[in-house]
Parts: sequence; C-alpha cells; structure tokens
Amino acid sequence: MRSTIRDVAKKAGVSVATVSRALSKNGIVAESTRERIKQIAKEIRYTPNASARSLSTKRTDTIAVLLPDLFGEFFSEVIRGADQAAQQYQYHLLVSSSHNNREDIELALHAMRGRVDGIIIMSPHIDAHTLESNLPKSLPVVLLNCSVDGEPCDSINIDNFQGAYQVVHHLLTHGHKRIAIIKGTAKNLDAEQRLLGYRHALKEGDAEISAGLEIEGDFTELAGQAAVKKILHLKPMPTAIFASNDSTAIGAISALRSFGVHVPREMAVVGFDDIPVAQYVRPSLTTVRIGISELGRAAVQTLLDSIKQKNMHAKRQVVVAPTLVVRESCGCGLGEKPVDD
Amino acid sequence: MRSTIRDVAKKAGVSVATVSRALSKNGIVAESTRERIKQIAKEIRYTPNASARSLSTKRTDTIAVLLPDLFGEFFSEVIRGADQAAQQYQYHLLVSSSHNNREDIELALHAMRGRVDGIIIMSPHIDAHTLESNLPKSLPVVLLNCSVDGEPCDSINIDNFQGAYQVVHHLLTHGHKRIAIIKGTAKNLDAEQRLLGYRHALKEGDAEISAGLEIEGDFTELAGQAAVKKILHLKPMPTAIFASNDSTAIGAISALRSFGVHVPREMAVVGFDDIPVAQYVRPSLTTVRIGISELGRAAVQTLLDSIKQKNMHAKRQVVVAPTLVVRESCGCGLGEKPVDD
DNA sequence: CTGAAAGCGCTTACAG
DNA sequence: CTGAAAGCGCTTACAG
Repeated sequence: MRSTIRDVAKKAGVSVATVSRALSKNGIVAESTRERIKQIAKEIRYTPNASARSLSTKRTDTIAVLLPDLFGEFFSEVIRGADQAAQQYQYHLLVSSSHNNREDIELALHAMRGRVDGIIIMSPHIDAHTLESNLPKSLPVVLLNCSVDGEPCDSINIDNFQGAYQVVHHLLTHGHKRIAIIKGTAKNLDAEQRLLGYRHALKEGDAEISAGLEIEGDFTELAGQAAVKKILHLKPMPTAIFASNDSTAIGAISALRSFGVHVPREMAVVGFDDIPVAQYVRPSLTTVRIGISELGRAAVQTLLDSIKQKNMHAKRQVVVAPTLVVRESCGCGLGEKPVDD
Repeated sequence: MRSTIRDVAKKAGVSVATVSRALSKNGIVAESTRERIKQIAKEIRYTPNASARSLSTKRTDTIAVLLPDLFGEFFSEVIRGADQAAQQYQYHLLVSSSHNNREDIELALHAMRGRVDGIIIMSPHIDAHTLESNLPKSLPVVLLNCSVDGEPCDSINIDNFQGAYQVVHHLLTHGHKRIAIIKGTAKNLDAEQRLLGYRHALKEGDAEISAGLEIEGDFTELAGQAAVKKILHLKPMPTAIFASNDSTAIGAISALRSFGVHVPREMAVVGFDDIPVAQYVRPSLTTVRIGISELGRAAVQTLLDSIKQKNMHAKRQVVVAPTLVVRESCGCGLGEKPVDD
C-alpha cells in the first residue's frame, strides 16, 4: 500500500491540511512543523497522489506533444528540445505520434482532453474545425509548423519559403541552371512552401521552371532514392537537386553514388532542416538550418506561458527565419573541402 | 466550463452511476439508455475527467519511458516502437530523457510515482538500491538494456557480446589483422559488453589485442571523429575500425574521408545498432542489427503484461540476439557494391 | 437494470 | 499558524 497524506498527518499529529501546506511550496506553516512533516514524509516514503492533486487543483502539470511521425532525427530533436524545457519548468511530457490522417489526430486530441494542461500540435492534418470541435476552447494549444485558418492560435512556423529560396538561390549563384526539386509530402504545408520558395528563386534567376523538374517525394530517404532514378532520366540532366528535407537529400545522395554519379561534382544536392547527422554524412550536407530542438523548446515555453495566462492572452504567431548552412554537397567550394576519393 | 458526468446525468434524467456504466465498456445498462446517454454525451461534448477516474480506479492508463538521452536515431526508434504498442493498447506514453546520472534518474523516478501504471527504464545509472528506494515495490518496471543485481526485474537486453563478436569476426575472416575499437561511454554496460565481444573475437582469431587499439568514445559522432585522429597516428595503422555504435561509425567515416582515407578500401569501418540511416549513408554501414523499434514495442508489451498481472508474475529476462548486416563499409564485397568515386 | 451513497486522496477557502 | 469540512469528478459495491 502506498502511503497517503493521512498517514503522514497521523504520524505527525497534525491535520491533513497542515501536511498539505507543509509539502506545498507556498503553504503557510510554522517552519518547525514543516521540517518535522517533511522528515516524516520522507521516512514513510510518501508521494502525493498526482490524480488526487489534479482533481483538486485542475492542473495536471503535463503537456502533450502530438507528432505526425517519429521517423528520422527531425522529430526526436523536437522532442528533445521540448523535453528539456518541460523538465526545466517541472512539467511532464506526453508524447503521441503517428497521426497521419484527420481521424487519428481527432482521436489523439480526444484522448488528451482532461489529461494535459496544454497541447503542442504538429500535424499537417489539422484544421480550425477539427481543433475547435475536439478541444475545449480554454485549453492552450501551440501549433508547430502547421497553419490553421480562422480563430487565431499560438503558432510557431518556419519560414519555409525564405529557406528554400535561399538555398536554391545559392545554387543559382554558383552556376546551376537546371535544378530539380524532390518535393515533400503532398498537401503538406512545409512541402508546399518550400516548393514555392524554390520556384521563386528559379524565376528570379531566370532558370527553368517546369513540372518535369518537380519530382514527387514524402520527406523520406526512400523517396530521395526513388526520385533520383527519375531525375537521372531527365534530358538534359539537371546539375543540382534541391531535396525538400535532409532525409530526402541523404537518400538522394545514397542513390546517386550507387549509380556512380559523383556528388557534388556531377550533381549538387542540398537539403533542408539541418538535422544533426547532416554534418556527418559525406559529402556533408549544404542545407537550411532551422534549429529543430529550439523549435520544440520554444513551443513548450509558449505553451507554458499560455497556460499561466489561462489562455486569455493575445495569441502570437511566430515565424522563425532559417539560415543557410553551406557544406560540401553543393560543391560551391565554400564549405568544407569535398573529398575527391 | 467543461461538462461533467453530472451534466450528462441531468440531461438524460438518470443517475451519474448509470451514465458511468453506460459509458464504460462493460457496465450493465439497458441498451436503449446506453444509446441515449451516449448521444447526449456527444452532444454536450462530455469527456470523463481522467484524474477523477484515476483516483477512483487507481489506474492512470499511462506508462513512462525514461531515457538517458535523446540524441540520434536510436532513442527515437525506441520511442517510436513504444508509442505504437502503447497506442495499440490505449495507453499513453510519458517520455522523460536526459537522465545521465544517478541523481537525475532518482528525481525522474520520483516524479513518475503515482502518475503512471508502469515504467520502462533505459539508463546506465540504475541499480537495485536506486530502484528499490525510489519506487513502490508494486510498480511494474521493465529494464531496457540495463542490468541490475539482486531482486529480479523484467528486463530486455541485447546480446551485445555476441553482436560485437560477430561483426569483428566478420572483419577477421576477411583478412583484417589489426582492428581498432572506438569504445562506447565509459562504465556503460552496452559499451563494456561490446568491448568484451571485440576482444573475444580477436583472441579467437589470434589478432592483436592491446590497449592502444582501444580508443575512448561516448557513442556520438563527435567521438567517432576524435577517435579517428588518434587511430590515424597508430603505427602500424589498423586496417579496420569497430565503432561501438552507428553514430560513432558515421562520425569516424566522416573524419576518415576528410583526411582523405578511403572507406572501406584503406580503412574498413563497422558499427552497431543498425539505425535507419545506416543504410543510406555512403558507404552504407556494415553493422549489427538489433531491431530498435521492436525493442521499444517489446518493452511496452512486457510492461502491460506485468501491469495486468499486478506485478505478481515471475519476472522474465529476455536477451535479444542481434544479427550481422553486411553492407559496404567493411569492404568485404558481400554487401552492396562500394562506389569507387 | 438503476439509484443513493461511500470513497478515492488531495487542496483550499473559512474560522479561529 | 492550524483544523474541520467541503469539494474536485469519477467508480463501484450494495440495495432494490
């Protein structure tokens, strides 16, 4: 049997109210009784029952992170940042992933109701209606990298357009004229914005824009590999590939090398995200850094802020500017020296 | 205001007890009233308060996963597997990481008490005493990849010794005589067992065993890079490196190529874990596959079983046999053809 | 099949 | 500074 507040009270010869006060940060108790009660609590290994406390206080000290997926380093970096911040503020983190369609996300939202003080949502399949009809209006929500019309919400978004523009512009300034893109998941907001950024850069640089250069993908290594097979059949062949994220770039490079195409000499490849491993693959990836773990951390901080203000604050939409990271895979010679082996 | 069971009862003209029964799977209610109550619950968007329910039932439907770290793909794969299994059985997953010393893990264990129905622990810093003194005896625990003396516990371990032996043996049979190891984190159980497996293979193969060939590391890419600098100064130079995990191997390969050393022609490199990206880096990694997400999934299943049996069952120690995966980085020619670019 | 009531273990006004 | 008591929102024997 776990011991309860009653046991502590009995042993200390005080009321449960006093024990409760002694054990809470800002309860008013005589210092001497507090010490005694703490001592006894330790002796009999008392831990307050979280459910009972939550029922009383209407707080759970827990926040949820809803992810579409858990593949690759991207989402683990998000969790890592979120976990750090949560721990710092003494909150717990409920993680739930694999919500790749509307139904799944609705179920997940539903399951979270009453379990958490707030939710961080990262899902391409969220919309205002889903949100509104599955969550109480009072529950703080932070949208990470997904946009919702209507009712304003706290949100943090990456400037995908700008990031894509930058990295493609970089390729253009280094002489590439024919640049293919391996797109992200269809209908995914990030994917669409990156595509637009790519097109914008091409347009500005007077380079070719054509459907033939825009290859399907889904943000995975496998998609990168598959796309390369198509790209190698294009005539004339592009000299560079913008992969919509680093995983795709890694898959693309893997396939290019299998086909004996040297990267970056015969084909430049750039990615997006700057996942940790991007600097360690060879050639190291030229990519767009978004500081993934900081994103997770910022989401938690925004959420906790919102919780503190009981969700009555003015909602904030933050857009994070990504930065270009030049390494070897673009072949511009500004990054680390590519190894010619 | 969120609606409560009272609101539903009032609107349906029944008692809260009946509502409770109607909304629970196996409560005995007339089918007609159940339908009506369900309908009303939906209308007024009633969700049971999880805390209240937990307080009553003494179940939280939540399990915790404690991780030492969240870097790299290893831990995210563990979470992915665990999350899948948890969702399947309608459990929630509380994730907490960065417990790299005894104090942290004690705090984490403490924080979990009363919040979860069971805990999966993955930490090199756990011992019988810490466990015993921080958790009620009745709380189900599954130890993932960490061993504890004394009181038996459910545990799942990788056969690190065997895995290391296999991959090093593979190098030996392909002609390597001088094989360096980049060790894992000091005092880490996995690291130690892999070292022993490495030595055992060398001994059996009559190859050199020496402290000079055993380089410090900590399971990160950075350690792999640093170790390579030392290895390149060894005389005579080894012809192969056994990196204690894939991240280390990736870091090592990255450094080797920066120094103009061709992998695998001039230096073979093998890893451990078979993280997803291992097949996509070039050269693709020869490594030891342990099915990481399956490990997470198995841990959850074991834990749920233990919860169902109220922790009164005979504890099981499972050892998972890893398998050798031959790819390009060992240069034996059995894997995919290495690209000679 | 249904209801009244006790109880889960806390917190927090309200008195003193 | 401390205690008695109400209340948080459920579930579940116990009666009927």
